[in-house]
Amino acid sequence: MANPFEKINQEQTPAMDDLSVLSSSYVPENFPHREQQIDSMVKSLSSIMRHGRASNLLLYGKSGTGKTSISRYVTQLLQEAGKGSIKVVYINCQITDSTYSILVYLVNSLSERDEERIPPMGWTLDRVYSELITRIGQMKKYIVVVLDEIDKLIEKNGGDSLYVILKASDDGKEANLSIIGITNYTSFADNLDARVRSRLNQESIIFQPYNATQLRDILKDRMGGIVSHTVVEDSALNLCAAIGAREHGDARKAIDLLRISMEIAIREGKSRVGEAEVYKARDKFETDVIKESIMALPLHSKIILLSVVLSQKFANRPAYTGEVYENYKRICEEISVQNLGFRRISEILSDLDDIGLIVSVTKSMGRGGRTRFIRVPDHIDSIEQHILEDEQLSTFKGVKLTKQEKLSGLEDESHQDIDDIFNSQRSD
DNA sequence: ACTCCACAGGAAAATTGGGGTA
DNA sequence: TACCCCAATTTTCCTGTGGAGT
Repeated sequence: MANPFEKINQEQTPAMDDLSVLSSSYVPENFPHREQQIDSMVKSLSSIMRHGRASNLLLYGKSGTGKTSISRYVTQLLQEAGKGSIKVVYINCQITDSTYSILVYLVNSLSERDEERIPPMGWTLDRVYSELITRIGQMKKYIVVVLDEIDKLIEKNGGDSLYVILKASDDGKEANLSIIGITNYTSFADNLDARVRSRLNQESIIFQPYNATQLRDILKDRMGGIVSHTVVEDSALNLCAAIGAREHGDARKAIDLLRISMEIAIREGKSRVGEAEVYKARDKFETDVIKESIMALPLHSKIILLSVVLSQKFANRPAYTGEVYENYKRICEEISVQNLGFRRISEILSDLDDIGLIVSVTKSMGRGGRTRFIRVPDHIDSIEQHILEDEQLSTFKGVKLTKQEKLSGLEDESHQDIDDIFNSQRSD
């Protein structure tokens, strides 16, 4: 029996396409329209090579403006030039987002051997901290810590983490550590504690959004590295650039679109990528983003989202918190899961709103009370599908739903004005 | 002006669970 | 094994609030 994977492999071989240059993890060699930023970074970091201490750097710019790629690129060059005397530690603060986890991560990055690694939990913060100081002292290298999405740290615990890390850079015996912070928000430094700000914000570099022309240059540059039999029409390339430019000058989006368009063309056996493929790619992109964010959700968030979907469908209007909670409890009962309290549900609904999976508006109906009206903006059915793909929800067959028939002050038919509120919200 | 609904959201207590230590 | 420490997650308790009804 032929291996079905082999078959797929053979089917694709004639194309001989290698699109890895367009993948999100690829760090290119050329950064069109970013010469100035690279130059500033190199200048700032070059004092390390003269055995001095580099100033801490802050990189500002919207997503997809090259901050992460360029800092990876520059620090890699630095590491090579340092010939083993420089250690670069890259931390994504969205994932590693507490003082504790960052310190543990740092300590483990400075471990040469596995047995030196410390457990991700259990130690006291003090113990991890002094361990870090010891390691910094022992390490005869200059350490550069890149904190990507550094704003997430402030969001969570108001800058304490940053203070601790900065303190570690001073407490380390030779103080041979500097920090590169990366953030999406220009106002990031304003919210900082003064003692943290002065030390962190020693030098800042701004990454302006790319415009459509610049994005086109970037795409062309990347295309140069592609071995492909697929021809990308200029109009398609321009469209990718234009969509990226509309999204606050997002190069990542433009590149992703180009890659997906090419993948679509290849799969459909076409030799040219035109505007139609780009539009298809944009749709796929959107649904993929939704799917991924749903799959990453914890169980109870999924159940709540399911409850929102079902409540909304059942009542044929946006659902409100009380209803969602009632139906959520029923779903939990159905699948034999202990339900969470009301307060927590309220919080999870806010989270879902932040992610963008639901849209909610708080509205007061006078005596009818004040509540959030919640709606799943798009693709309701596919969202429901994705939720039900969860293993723990596989036993879910459906439940008897409830809806509040008459919310005092709100007739069932008068949800028209609520729709209006949603519509005006979305145009913000 | 005052009431009162049905929540929102802050603060603090309680629970959970990994990991260390005696 | 029993027990302590700690961080993270949830619950409990609470005060606050927009605006229709009175």
